[in-house]
Amino acid sequence: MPKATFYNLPGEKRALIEEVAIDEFAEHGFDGASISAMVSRAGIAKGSFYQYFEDKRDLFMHLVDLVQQRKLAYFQERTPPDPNMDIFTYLRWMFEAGMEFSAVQSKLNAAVSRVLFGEGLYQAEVFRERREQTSRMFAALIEQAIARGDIDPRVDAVTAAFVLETLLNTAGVFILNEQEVSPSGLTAGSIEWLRSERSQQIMASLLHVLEFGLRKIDK
Amino acid sequence: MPKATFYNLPGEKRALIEEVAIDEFAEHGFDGASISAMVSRAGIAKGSFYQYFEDKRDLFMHLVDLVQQRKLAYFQERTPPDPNMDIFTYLRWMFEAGMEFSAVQSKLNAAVSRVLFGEGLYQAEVFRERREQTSRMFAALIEQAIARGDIDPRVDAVTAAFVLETLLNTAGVFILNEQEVSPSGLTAGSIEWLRSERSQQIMASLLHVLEFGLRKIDK
Amino acid sequence: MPKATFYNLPGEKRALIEEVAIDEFAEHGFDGASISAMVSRAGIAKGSFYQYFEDKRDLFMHLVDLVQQRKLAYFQERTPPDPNMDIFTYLRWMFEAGMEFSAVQSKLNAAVSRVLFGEGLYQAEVFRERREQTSRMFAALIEQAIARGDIDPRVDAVTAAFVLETLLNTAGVFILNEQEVSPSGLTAGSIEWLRSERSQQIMASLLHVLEFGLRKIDK
Amino acid sequence: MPKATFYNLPGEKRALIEEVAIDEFAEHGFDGASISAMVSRAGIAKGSFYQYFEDKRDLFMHLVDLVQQRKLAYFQERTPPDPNMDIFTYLRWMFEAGMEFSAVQSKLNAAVSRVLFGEGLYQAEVFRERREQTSRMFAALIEQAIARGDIDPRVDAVTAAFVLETLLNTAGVFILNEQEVSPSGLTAGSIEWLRSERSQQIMASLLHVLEFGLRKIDK
DNA sequence: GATGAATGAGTATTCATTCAT
DNA sequence: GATGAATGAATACTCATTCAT
Repeated sequence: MPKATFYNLPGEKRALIEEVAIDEFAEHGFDGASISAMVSRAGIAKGSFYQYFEDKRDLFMHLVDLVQQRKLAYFQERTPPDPNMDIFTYLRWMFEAGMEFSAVQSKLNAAVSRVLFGEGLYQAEVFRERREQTSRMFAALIEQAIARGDIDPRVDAVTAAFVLETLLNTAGVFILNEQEVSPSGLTAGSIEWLRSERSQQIMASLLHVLEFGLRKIDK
Repeated sequence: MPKATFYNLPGEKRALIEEVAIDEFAEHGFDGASISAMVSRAGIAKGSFYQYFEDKRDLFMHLVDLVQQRKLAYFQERTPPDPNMDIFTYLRWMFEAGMEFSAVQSKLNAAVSRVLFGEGLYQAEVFRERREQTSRMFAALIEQAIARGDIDPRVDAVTAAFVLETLLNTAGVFILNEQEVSPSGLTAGSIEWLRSERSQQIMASLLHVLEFGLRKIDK
Repeated sequence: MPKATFYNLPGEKRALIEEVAIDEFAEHGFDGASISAMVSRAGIAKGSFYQYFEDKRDLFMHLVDLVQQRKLAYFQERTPPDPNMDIFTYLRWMFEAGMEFSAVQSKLNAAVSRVLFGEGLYQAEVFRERREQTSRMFAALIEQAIARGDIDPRVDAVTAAFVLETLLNTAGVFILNEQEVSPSGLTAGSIEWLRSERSQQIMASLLHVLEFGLRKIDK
Repeated sequence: MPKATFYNLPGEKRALIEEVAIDEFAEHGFDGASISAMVSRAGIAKGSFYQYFEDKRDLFMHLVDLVQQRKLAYFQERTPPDPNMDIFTYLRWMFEAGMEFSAVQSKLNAAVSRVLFGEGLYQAEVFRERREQTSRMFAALIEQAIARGDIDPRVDAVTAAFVLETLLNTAGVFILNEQEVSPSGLTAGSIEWLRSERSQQIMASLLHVLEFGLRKIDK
């Protein structure tokens, strides 16, 4: 967790440091990210960095918090779904919001995901707890839907939660990658693409599979 | 591609070097992996490393090849499925083989996946093609199953292929992680765990979701 | 150009670093010069080197500047020649000052010349301009002397400038080498030797050849 | 001196090795030249190199011998000057031959000069003897010319020899550099340039200065 | 609280040379 | 006589972190 000095900084400066860190981690991963590069790009002294953060990991963990906060804020500022709605309607709402967040905050998302999945998935340690927290949240969602009669009671809640989490986490990159990429990358126009017909078709298909599976049902 | 020198090495030495490299990449990722650490653990001279490999990337690419070869071998040595079988029976066979491979070769798997998925740096360049090749393979599988009448023709083939690939890739780690881990990691006894009741339940649930979805169907 | 950090160093430390660098480049040339050797001899940390200089080339360029500054200072602190003097008197003054500079700053001179002349690698790029600047200066001197009637108008100014520059550049080493060298090199007593009769004779002969050529003129 | 094994090599292979070495030393100097690069370009085994030569220096010294031999051969295959000719006529002949040699064998010349002047002039050691040998040859030439009454007896023979040697050695590069260089360097067309009017004018001016000096003589 | 110089272990890679085959 | 694998010290340069000002 960043030190008090960091939070005492003028908001503008704090934002600049965060932005620079996002770029660096997104581009070079955790090990590859250079503190020297960050301080020089942010225009702060090398020593100041250690007055704001314990070390590199501390800064990174702050980005993890950031992504969580912003994602939450993003979800909350959308018209909240009817609490009595069907779980699949809720999932659609969630997928859509998640995709948009991935598109809008793609750098921050990349910075965190890249490390959490790449360097964390197998190595667990610190990030394990945070991941398990998310998993439990999904499991609770599933169990609730089973109780409500939306979801087939024969499916294992933990497994279903895993499927949900995994697809939600990767779908953003998948959909974005389906876009015809310009050589400069896909930063621009992602939101437009997300609202395109093909994009909507993918999302619908994804949710359909989740709801009804792949099996063709004979009438 | 490793140099001829490497292939001329006595099998034992070659295996040692590979093993050491697998450990190093699995633990530290691509950027974090240290050649110095590897040569010292393998007991070879620093200079010798460069007699065997062009550079770090060359060694890593060799591991990518290794995982591919071994996975293929692993699949081929199992009793091949009946070519006329239902796609879902085939998928079960595939998931089981994939899980076992992940369990048996967990370090190698981790070493490669973590870089390929996490440190996307190379993904764009060299690895992209390899990934797209796999994706096309899955898409073809789906289309075939649609043609046979196994899969609902309304699902988008590309999207379904993505779901398949993603779950196949991550399920191994998921199942392994569900095991109560010893502090030393999950290297030992993974196969036994995989054959445990809980493990089989997870796999069955996963395939059930894939086949019928989450939705409870009222009779 | 060295970084500000270098110029902020206490003069003593700065001088030590320069001295060590001069020795290293003089002895091993540009490619052969070892940064490790320099920092260890100067008693500074390897990392500090890069706090002072951009890289090896940056340090070397600083030595080039040094030689230029010191040579200029050396010339300026001598009683300046009468501006109306004959070009040949002026040349004698210049040769003498040049020889003395070579003797006093022989190591620095060697360090820079050896790279500039020998390892033409950089000559083409950065150093070329510096050299051409000197050549133009000599050509202007010649043209002026032609205009004044001192120099035979039939001689090509560019060619004459080349002869002047070349001899001025090499005469120092030549004269110093004519001294009976002690095994330890010629650092000590060079100035005394320069004032010796033999040394003066060589210099006089050199200037005579420049002025009247080798040809014996029959009366 | 190369070992017997080198001289036992088929002439073609020997020539290839020499050619590759010339390129390497010309391009990278002595310290910068890489034996690995040379053997790989020449297509011989690393070990074979050490069966042909003692070490890097040994190979380089062979190039020094080569340049000497070829220069000698070059001079000898030209119509030899009348033994009774005036020294200045002789010098013209010598300059012309020297320039042509520099142009034709520019790579070999560069390879050797670069090291001998750059790394050798100040460091002396091995090359010293070879240089002194040349100097003595020039001194003898001068003394002979003084005896014949061609050269002014007041000039110091050693000094005059130095002037001669220096100008002869550097004039080649000077003249070649006066050519408008193409970006690819001046390898092509050097001989044509050498026969151009401007080139001849430079050479004539150089010899004029050597013979009559710079001083304008009033009639 | 801010600074930025100092540090030395760390990096990937290349080197000339040896020597067993 | 030819080979090319083995070696380990060498290279220039970067790193995260400390600490005196």
